[in-house]
Amino acid sequence: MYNKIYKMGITKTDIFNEQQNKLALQLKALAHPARIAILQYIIKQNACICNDLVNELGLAQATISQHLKELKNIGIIKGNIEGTSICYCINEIVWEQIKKDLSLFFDVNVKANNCC
Amino acid sequence: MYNKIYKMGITKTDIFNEQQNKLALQLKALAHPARIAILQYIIKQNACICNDLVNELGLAQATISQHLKELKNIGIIKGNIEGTSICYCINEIVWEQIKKDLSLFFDVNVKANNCC
DNA sequence: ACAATCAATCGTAATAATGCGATATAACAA
DNA sequence: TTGTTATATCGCATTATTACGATTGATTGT
Repeated sequence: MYNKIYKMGITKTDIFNEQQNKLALQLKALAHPARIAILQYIIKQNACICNDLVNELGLAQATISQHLKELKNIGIIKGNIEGTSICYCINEIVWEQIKKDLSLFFDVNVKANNCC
Repeated sequence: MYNKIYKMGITKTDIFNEQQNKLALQLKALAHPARIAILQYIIKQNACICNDLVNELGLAQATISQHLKELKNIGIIKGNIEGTSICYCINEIVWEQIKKDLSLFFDVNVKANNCC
Protein backbone atom coordinates (compact mmCIF):
# COMPACT_ATOMS: atom_id res chain seq x y z
CA MET A 1 0.00 0.00 0.00
CA TYR A 2 2.80 2.42 0.91
CA ASN A 3 5.44 2.01 -1.78
CA LYS A 4 7.48 5.09 -0.92
CA ILE A 5 10.03 4.85 1.86
CA TYR A 6 9.57 7.33 4.67
CA LYS A 7 9.38 7.19 8.43
CA MET A 8 5.84 7.59 9.65
CA GLY A 9 5.03 10.04 12.41
CA ILE A 10 8.37 11.83 12.13
CA THR A 11 8.98 15.43 11.06
CA LYS A 12 11.00 15.69 7.82
CA THR A 13 13.57 18.17 9.09
CA ASP A 14 15.95 17.43 6.19
CA ILE A 15 13.80 19.33 3.70
CA PHE A 16 13.84 22.55 5.74
CA ASN A 17 16.65 24.97 6.45
CA GLU A 18 18.55 25.54 9.67
CA GLN A 19 16.60 28.65 10.63
CA GLN A 20 13.22 26.99 10.11
CA ASN A 21 14.16 23.92 12.14
CA LYS A 22 15.74 25.91 14.96
CA LEU A 23 12.85 28.34 15.27
CA ALA A 24 10.38 25.44 15.25
CA LEU A 25 12.27 23.73 18.09
CA GLN A 26 12.38 26.92 20.15
CA LEU A 27 8.67 27.53 19.62
CA LYS A 28 7.83 23.92 20.45
CA ALA A 29 9.67 24.18 23.76
CA LEU A 30 7.59 27.25 24.62
CA ALA A 31 4.31 25.87 23.26
CA HIS A 32 2.83 24.52 26.48
CA PRO A 33 0.88 26.47 29.10
CA ALA A 34 2.85 24.85 31.95
CA ARG A 35 6.16 25.93 30.45
CA ILE A 36 4.88 29.45 29.86
CA ALA A 37 3.66 29.52 33.47
CA ILE A 38 7.03 28.24 34.68
CA LEU A 39 8.89 30.98 32.83
CA GLN A 40 6.50 33.65 34.11
CA TYR A 41 6.92 32.41 37.67
CA ILE A 42 10.71 32.35 37.45
CA ILE A 43 10.69 35.90 36.07
CA LYS A 44 8.31 37.10 38.79
CA GLN A 45 10.34 35.49 41.58
CA ASN A 46 13.68 36.09 39.85
CA ALA A 47 14.56 32.46 40.64
CA CYS A 48 12.90 29.39 42.11
CA ILE A 49 13.31 25.71 42.84
CA CYS A 50 11.39 22.77 41.38
CA ASN A 51 9.26 22.31 44.48
CA ASP A 52 8.07 25.93 44.37
CA LEU A 53 6.65 25.21 40.92
CA VAL A 54 5.01 22.00 42.11
CA ASN A 55 3.18 23.98 44.80
CA GLU A 56 2.43 26.92 42.53
CA LEU A 57 1.15 25.03 39.49
CA GLY A 58 -0.34 21.89 41.00
CA LEU A 59 1.38 19.44 38.68
CA ALA A 60 3.29 16.40 39.92
CA GLN A 61 6.98 16.75 40.68
CA ALA A 62 7.90 14.39 37.86
CA THR A 63 5.87 16.47 35.42
CA ILE A 64 7.44 19.77 36.47
CA SER A 65 10.88 18.20 36.25
CA GLN A 66 10.11 17.04 32.72
CA HIS A 67 8.98 20.53 31.66
CA LEU A 68 12.08 22.08 33.23
CA LYS A 69 14.18 19.67 31.20
CA GLU A 70 12.59 20.81 27.94
CA LEU A 71 13.22 24.44 28.85
CA LYS A 72 16.82 23.60 29.75
CA ASN A 73 17.20 21.86 26.39
CA ILE A 74 16.77 25.13 24.50
CA GLY A 75 18.89 26.88 27.11
CA ILE A 76 16.27 29.45 28.11
CA ILE A 77 16.72 28.53 31.78
CA LYS A 78 19.69 27.30 33.75
CA GLY A 79 19.95 25.59 37.12
CA ASN A 80 22.39 25.95 39.96
CA ILE A 81 22.80 23.45 42.77
CA GLU A 82 22.08 25.01 46.16
CA GLY A 83 22.22 22.43 48.89
CA THR A 84 19.63 19.74 48.24
CA SER A 85 17.66 21.87 45.82
CA ILE A 86 18.41 23.34 42.41
CA CYS A 87 17.84 27.03 41.81
CA TYR A 88 16.48 27.82 38.36
CA CYS A 89 16.68 31.18 36.64
CA ILE A 90 16.40 32.67 33.17
CA ASN A 91 19.43 32.60 30.91
CA GLU A 92 19.27 36.20 29.72
CA ILE A 93 21.58 35.61 26.78
CA VAL A 94 19.37 32.86 25.36
CA TRP A 95 16.19 34.77 26.25
CA GLU A 96 17.38 37.74 24.18
CA GLN A 97 18.58 35.46 21.37
CA ILE A 98 15.17 33.82 21.07
CA LYS A 99 13.55 37.27 21.05
CA LYS A 100 15.90 38.17 18.19
CA ASP A 101 15.11 34.94 16.28
CA LEU A 102 11.39 35.62 16.66
CA SER A 103 11.84 39.22 15.52
CA LEU A 104 13.71 38.03 12.45
CA PHE A 105 10.68 35.94 11.58
CA PHE A 106 7.88 38.28 12.61
CA ASP A 107 9.24 41.72 11.78
CA VAL A 108 8.75 41.37 8.05
CA ASN A 109 6.62 43.58 5.90
CA VAL A 110 3.39 41.65 5.50
CA LYS A 111 1.99 43.22 2.36
CA ALA A 112 -1.65 44.10 1.97
CA ASN A 113 -3.10 40.82 0.77
CA ASN A 114 -4.25 40.78 -2.81
CA CYS A 115 -6.55 37.78 -2.91
CA CYS A 116 -8.65 37.78 0.23
CA MET B 1 -1.99 1.74 40.87
CA TYR B 2 -3.27 5.13 39.79
CA ASN B 3 -5.77 6.19 42.45
CA LYS B 4 -6.11 9.80 41.32
CA ILE B 5 -8.46 10.60 38.49
CA TYR B 6 -6.89 12.38 35.54
CA LYS B 7 -6.78 11.90 31.81
CA MET B 8 -3.43 10.62 30.69
CA GLY B 9 -1.64 12.23 27.79
CA ILE B 10 -3.81 15.34 27.89
CA THR B 11 -2.71 18.87 28.78
CA LYS B 12 -4.35 20.18 31.97
CA THR B 13 -5.52 23.50 30.53
CA ASP B 14 -7.91 24.11 33.44
CA ILE B 15 -5.08 24.93 35.84
CA PHE B 16 -3.65 27.69 33.63
CA ASN B 17 -5.03 31.08 32.76
CA GLU B 18 -6.51 32.29 29.47
CA GLN B 19 -3.35 34.08 28.36
CA GLN B 20 -1.12 31.09 29.01
CA ASN B 21 -3.39 28.69 27.15
CA LYS B 22 -3.92 31.02 24.20
CA LEU B 23 -0.24 31.81 23.79
CA ALA B 24 0.60 28.10 24.00
CA LEU B 25 -1.91 27.30 21.24
CA GLN B 26 -0.55 30.05 19.00
CA LEU B 27 3.02 28.90 19.55
CA LYS B 28 2.09 25.28 18.94
CA ALA B 29 0.54 26.17 15.59
CA LEU B 30 3.79 27.87 14.58
CA ALA B 31 6.07 25.22 16.07
CA HIS B 32 6.71 23.16 12.95
CA PRO B 33 9.33 23.83 10.26
CA ALA B 34 6.80 23.15 7.49
CA ARG B 35 4.38 25.72 8.85
CA ILE B 36 7.14 28.28 9.27
CA ALA B 37 8.22 27.57 5.69
CA ILE B 38 4.63 27.93 4.50
CA LEU B 39 4.26 31.33 6.17
CA GLN B 40 7.60 32.50 4.79
CA TYR B 41 6.64 31.41 1.28
CA ILE B 42 3.25 33.12 1.47
CA ILE B 43 4.93 36.33 2.64
CA LYS B 44 7.55 36.14 -0.10
CA GLN B 45 4.97 35.52 -2.84
CA ASN B 46 2.31 37.68 -1.19
CA ALA B 47 -0.14 34.84 -1.81
CA CYS B 48 -0.12 31.28 -3.08
CA ILE B 49 -2.20 28.16 -3.60
CA CYS B 50 -1.84 24.75 -1.95
CA ASN B 51 -0.20 23.19 -5.00
CA ASP B 52 2.53 25.85 -5.07
CA LEU B 53 3.50 24.74 -1.57
CA VAL B 54 3.45 21.07 -2.54
CA ASN B 55 5.95 21.83 -5.32
CA GLU B 56 8.01 24.20 -3.19
CA LEU B 57 8.31 22.11 -0.04
CA GLY B 58 8.13 18.56 -1.36
CA LEU B 59 5.52 17.32 1.07
CA ALA B 60 2.42 15.41 -0.02
CA GLN B 61 -0.70 17.40 -0.86
CA ALA B 62 -2.57 15.90 2.07
CA THR B 63 0.21 16.93 4.41
CA ILE B 64 0.32 20.53 3.16
CA SER B 65 -3.45 20.75 3.40
CA GLN B 66 -3.27 19.60 7.01
CA HIS B 67 -0.63 22.20 7.91
CA LEU B 68 -2.68 24.92 6.20
CA LYS B 69 -5.65 23.88 8.31
CA GLU B 70 -3.69 24.33 11.52
CA LEU B 71 -2.55 27.78 10.43
CA LYS B 72 -6.14 28.65 9.50
CA ASN B 73 -7.26 27.49 12.96
CA ILE B 74 -5.32 30.27 14.69
CA GLY B 75 -6.42 32.68 11.94
CA ILE B 76 -2.92 33.66 10.85
CA ILE B 77 -3.79 32.84 7.23
CA LYS B 78 -7.02 33.04 5.28
CA GLY B 79 -8.08 31.44 2.02
CA ASN B 80 -10.12 32.76 -0.87
CA ILE B 81 -11.70 30.57 -3.55
CA GLU B 82 -10.37 31.43 -7.00
CA GLY B 83 -11.77 29.05 -9.55
CA THR B 84 -10.69 25.52 -8.76
CA SER B 85 -7.94 26.63 -6.42
CA ILE B 86 -7.83 28.45 -3.11
CA CYS B 87 -5.62 31.49 -2.71
CA TYR B 88 -3.98 31.75 0.70
CA CYS B 89 -2.58 34.89 2.25
CA ILE B 90 -1.58 36.29 5.64
CA ASN B 91 -4.28 37.75 7.85
CA GLU B 92 -2.46 40.92 8.83
CA ILE B 93 -4.75 41.64 11.77
CA VAL B 94 -4.04 38.28 13.36
CA TRP B 95 -0.35 38.45 12.43
CA GLU B 96 -0.01 41.73 14.31
CA GLN B 97 -2.07 40.42 17.22
CA ILE B 98 0.18 37.41 17.66
CA LYS B 99 3.21 39.71 17.52
CA LYS B 100 1.59 41.74 20.30
CA ASP B 101 0.82 38.65 22.38
CA LEU B 102 4.42 37.51 22.02
CA SER B 103 5.72 40.96 22.95
CA LEU B 104 3.55 40.93 26.05
CA PHE B 105 5.27 37.73 27.09
CA PHE B 106 8.82 38.47 25.97
CA ASP B 107 9.23 42.17 26.60
CA VAL B 108 9.54 41.86 30.34
CA ASN B 109 12.49 42.92 32.42
CA VAL B 110 14.46 39.75 32.94
CA LYS B 111 16.48 40.65 36.02
CA ALA B 112 20.11 39.74 36.39
CA ASN B 113 19.90 36.24 37.79
CA ASN B 114 20.96 35.84 41.37
CA CYS B 115 21.60 32.14 41.68
CA CYS B 116 23.44 30.99 38.57
C1' DA C 1 25.31 6.34 60.61
C1' DC C 2 20.46 7.36 59.71
C1' DA C 3 16.56 9.74 58.42
C1' DA C 4 14.74 13.53 55.70
C1' DT C 5 14.42 16.33 51.61
C1' DC C 6 14.83 17.46 46.81
C1' DA C 7 15.09 16.57 42.05
C1' DA C 8 16.13 13.50 38.13
C1' DT C 9 14.96 9.42 35.82
C1' DC C 10 12.40 5.12 34.64
C1' DG C 11 8.28 2.93 33.45
C1' DT C 12 3.71 3.22 31.96
C1' DA C 13 -0.81 4.77 30.04
C1' DA C 14 -3.13 7.62 27.14
C1' DT C 15 -3.69 11.27 23.79
C1' DA C 16 -1.59 14.29 20.08
C1' DA C 17 0.92 15.05 16.01
C1' DT C 18 3.16 13.81 11.55
C1' DG C 19 2.87 12.08 7.05
C1' DC C 20 0.89 9.87 3.07
C1' DG C 21 -2.37 7.08 0.02
C1' DA C 22 -6.94 6.94 -1.30
C1' DT C 23 -11.10 9.02 -1.90
C1' DA C 24 -14.57 12.74 -2.18
C1' DT C 25 -15.99 17.20 -3.70
C1' DA C 26 -16.17 21.23 -6.34
C1' DA C 27 -15.16 24.16 -10.26
C1' DC C 28 -13.61 24.71 -14.73
C1' DA C 29 -12.72 23.13 -19.71
C1' DA C 30 -13.68 20.74 -23.96
C1' DT D 1 -21.61 15.28 -20.51
C1' DT D 2 -17.04 13.98 -19.62
C1' DG D 3 -12.65 14.79 -18.19
C1' DT D 4 -9.28 17.64 -15.70
C1' DT D 5 -7.56 20.11 -11.87
C1' DA D 6 -7.33 21.57 -7.06
C1' DT D 7 -8.15 20.88 -2.41
C1' DA D 8 -10.24 18.82 1.65
C1' DT D 9 -11.02 14.84 4.29
C1' DC D 10 -10.73 9.92 5.79
C1' DG D 11 -8.06 6.12 7.29
C1' DC D 12 -3.96 4.36 8.75
C1' DA D 13 0.84 3.65 10.70
C1' DT D 14 4.17 5.52 13.44
C1' DT D 15 6.39 8.61 16.51
C1' DA D 16 5.94 12.43 19.99
C1' DT D 17 3.96 14.48 23.98
C1' DT D 18 1.74 14.72 28.44
C1' DA D 19 1.16 13.20 32.99
C1' DC D 20 2.05 10.62 37.14
C1' DG D 21 3.74 6.86 40.48
C1' DA D 22 7.77 4.75 41.94
C1' DT D 23 12.47 4.65 42.42
C1' DT D 24 17.18 6.39 42.62
C1' DG D 25 20.90 9.41 43.89
C1' DA D 26 22.68 13.30 46.16
C1' DT D 27 22.90 16.49 50.00
C1' DT D 28 21.63 18.15 54.52
C1' DG D 29 20.59 17.69 59.41
C1' DT D 30 20.59 15.08 63.73
